[in-house]
Amino acid sequence: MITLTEENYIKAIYHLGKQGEETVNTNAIADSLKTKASSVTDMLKKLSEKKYAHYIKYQGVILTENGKKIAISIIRKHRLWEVFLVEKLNFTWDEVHEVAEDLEHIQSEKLINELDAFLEHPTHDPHGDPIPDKDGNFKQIEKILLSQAVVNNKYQCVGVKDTSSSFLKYLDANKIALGTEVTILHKEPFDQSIKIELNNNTITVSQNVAKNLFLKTV
Amino acid sequence: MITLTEENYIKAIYHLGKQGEETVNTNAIADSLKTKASSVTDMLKKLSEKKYAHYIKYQGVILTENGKKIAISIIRKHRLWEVFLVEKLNFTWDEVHEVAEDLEHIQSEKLINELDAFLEHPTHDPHGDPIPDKDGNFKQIEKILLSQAVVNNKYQCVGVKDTSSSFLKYLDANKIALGTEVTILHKEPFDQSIKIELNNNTITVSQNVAKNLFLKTV
DNA sequence: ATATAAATTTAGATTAATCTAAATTTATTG
DNA sequence: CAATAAATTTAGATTAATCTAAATTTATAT
Ligand SMILES: [Mn+2]
Ligand SMILES: [Mn+2]
Ligand SMILES: [Mn+2]
Ligand SMILES: [Mn+2]
Repeated sequence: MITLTEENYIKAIYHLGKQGEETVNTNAIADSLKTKASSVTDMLKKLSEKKYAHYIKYQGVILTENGKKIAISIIRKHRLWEVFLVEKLNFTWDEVHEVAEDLEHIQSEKLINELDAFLEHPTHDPHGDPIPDKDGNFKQIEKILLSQAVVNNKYQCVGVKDTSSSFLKYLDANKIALGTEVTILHKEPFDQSIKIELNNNTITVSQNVAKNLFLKTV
Repeated sequence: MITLTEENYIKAIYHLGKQGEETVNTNAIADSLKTKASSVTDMLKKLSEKKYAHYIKYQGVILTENGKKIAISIIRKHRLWEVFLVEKLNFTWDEVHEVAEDLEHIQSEKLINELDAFLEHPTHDPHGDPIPDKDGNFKQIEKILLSQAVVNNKYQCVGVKDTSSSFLKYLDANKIALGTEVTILHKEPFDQSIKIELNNNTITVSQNVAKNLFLKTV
């Protein structure tokens, strides 16, 4: 039996280690889960014991194949619930995260597969992140950060890196949504701010914004 | 902060004590939650401490007004999720209970009220039990057990007392669903079995069945 | 290469929930 | 109404998850 806490650690290790590819440090996990390094050490021993991860003292941790599968299944649930909340229950994209954080731990194969069908097998969640299918398969669409975009080129918004409520509300206020098309007008060398055109309007966004908005070429 | 375990105890006390009206014994709770009496005693002290219940050593426990409110809110969530699973996700009425047992603990006012609206404010769950509204109000429809029905009278099935999978599957197999009309043909004094007519068919059901099927006069 | 800093682990407690076995209280019954 | 039975509580452990403070290991920087 896997506990809710173990699931949260596994998911954190997966995300911090670039989809489970890289080794992750104790402190990184502690920061991410808002817990203490000593608590993390205890849990890493347990995850290792249970064969969810390979852990070497002082060297870091990486998920096993099984651990990766579990992580992907939790992420699938998290993102499907987010779609449900936005599409069916009138949640905004900045409201879904906390609730999905709990819903992702509900254990029922049938529940999640029926939810997937009910939502008509969505491929991306409200933040543009891909949703793994029943077998754990998914592909990242190729995307770049606005900060890496080229002047005069045209792009489409396809995702956010920061999913904090404040950033998402900023985007809402500036009418930047997934699917919105943007043209790069000017990149200011002084402060890395970027002038863009969208919805027949011209706005300037800070470097901070530019580093958290994903685009694809169109 | 209320824990999942506290919520399960509060719900059990509510149900065992006729909607929180009567005092409940330690052993009854232990049986209902499949735990030991000594564990129950510990939790009753805690619930009392937290003002969710009045507990007197050796005398039993009863919910406070606040405890009752919490119980009703959990039951509301449980039943709304059951409706969702059956109406939207193709669950059968014998499959919903365990999942709802977990979903009922998800904490989000918005989630449950939007779910309620999405389901168009259902008044009863798949087993015929009433769903409390946002303010905790609900009314039991007047219903009797099939075992108390009168020969020659006509009734409509409106609920089940036993919600076990085996009983619900028995009802399915015999085409007895909520809404089905039944006429009482004969009550056998020897074994309390009852001959009934439904769907233009005549069947005989055992006392055990008769004591777990709710009817209303039509 | 040695000292200092940073990261990590260990030691020892704490809290929630559970259990078994023993002690106590309440109920039943001859 | 005593004595036996049943119900309940207490005592003492255990497991999961967490914490603080101390010890240890690894990294960095003269
Ligand atoms: Mn979570
Ligand atoms: Mn998301
Ligand atoms: Mn429950
Ligand atoms: Mn029900």
